[in-house]
Amino acid sequence: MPRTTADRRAPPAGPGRRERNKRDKQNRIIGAARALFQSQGYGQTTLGQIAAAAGVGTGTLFLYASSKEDLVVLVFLDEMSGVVDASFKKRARPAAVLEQLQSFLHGIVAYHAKDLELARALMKELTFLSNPERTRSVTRVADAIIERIREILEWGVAQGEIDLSRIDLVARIMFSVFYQQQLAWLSGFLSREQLDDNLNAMLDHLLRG
Amino acid sequence: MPRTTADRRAPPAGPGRRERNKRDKQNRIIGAARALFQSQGYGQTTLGQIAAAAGVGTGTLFLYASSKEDLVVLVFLDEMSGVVDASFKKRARPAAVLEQLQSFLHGIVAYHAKDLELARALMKELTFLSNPERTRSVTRVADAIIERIREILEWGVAQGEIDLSRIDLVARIMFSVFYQQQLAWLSGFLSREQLDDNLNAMLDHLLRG
DNA sequence: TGATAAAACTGAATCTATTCATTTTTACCT
DNA sequence: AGGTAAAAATGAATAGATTCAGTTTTATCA
Repeated sequence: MPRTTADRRAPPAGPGRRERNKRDKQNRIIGAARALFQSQGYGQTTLGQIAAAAGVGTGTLFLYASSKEDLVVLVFLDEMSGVVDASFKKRARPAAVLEQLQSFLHGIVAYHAKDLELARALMKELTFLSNPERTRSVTRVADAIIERIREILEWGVAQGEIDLSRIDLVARIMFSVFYQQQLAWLSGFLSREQLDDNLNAMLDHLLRG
Repeated sequence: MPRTTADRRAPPAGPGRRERNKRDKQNRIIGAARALFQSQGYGQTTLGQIAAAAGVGTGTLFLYASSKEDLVVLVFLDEMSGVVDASFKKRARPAAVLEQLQSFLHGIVAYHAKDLELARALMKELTFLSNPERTRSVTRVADAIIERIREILEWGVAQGEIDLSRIDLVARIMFSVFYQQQLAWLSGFLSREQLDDNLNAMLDHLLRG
């Protein structure tokens, strides 16, 4: 059915064709990359495969991510945010502050444990960002974790369970400890059990103020 | 002067020709890599250049390091140990425990600050080791830092300046904090000033037990 | 001393991420 | 509608790390 003059509508208020195409393409790229990373492993997946699966040229990938590593962040950072939220909601409750913290953080660790190679690649790039444009997004996730820790601590103080004066500072220290211990685990310096033990001991000490 | 039968000595007790050659070659490789990394930058230096400068084939490099990243560790890990020792010796003294800790850790930061690109490459590979054979060496450096922190803390306790029950645990927490904050700085999430401020506040809090 | 096997070495070939000159698509204007 | 310039997309070309089949060196032993 050919379009006639009568078909003309008001200029579409929404995103134009160009922007829509870009989003579609980005979604295809992210979807293809996620599927391949998860089914074949990060290292085994080539950009050529991702481009083919997404139906774009290889060069096109670089319009959306600055490198293969950056692509991992593009693909999984949103998911990370979801994991943080979910793990916070699902944390052990009612329970002592220490148990809540452990439960929350272990939820994050459990997510990474499902695919260690991918977790390594993701954390590696999160830690050593190659694309400065991603800084804000990464900071947001880190801040979200710190904020969740802070909420748990405040709850403990309100319950009279613990007595901390500088909650913000303690929350940031706890995040540092969590982050570094998680890296040590992902890099093979610690077993999962050692990670749990260390975190347990360190958080417990920090709670005693 | 041609070698005669009379020249024959007892079988050399020391390393044989094979081992000596290997060491020579490794020294040449390490020297060439260090020189090029420092003069041109890590990213600009190719393995071809290193091999040429060391007078070996490119394939030979992979008999000594498992990758370009691993080569950085091979080249600079020894130096790191020296830096830790030197920084410990040169630390502010006599001074309060907090100042000694700051002085010690800032010495390490100052070393990295001399060449940020190299520091990034080194810390990236230390954190996400690709060559498992290097695990022991890396652990040794980390343990050395923790041990130095512990010594300073013990000195403080002996002086009656601080009152910490679990010194080992606190030392490990401090290392975690230091490590993570240093990564955040190297990755551009923190300025040098923020790094200093954060470390100062966190260490101070940890000292108050 | 010569023969033999193991170890070390080599650099050309391979494999992929990344770049870039060219082409295609889109938005905008008359 | 047609013309134009900017934006997006493309994939062949490039570059550089890594591999590997073949060569050289070293140690060992008859």
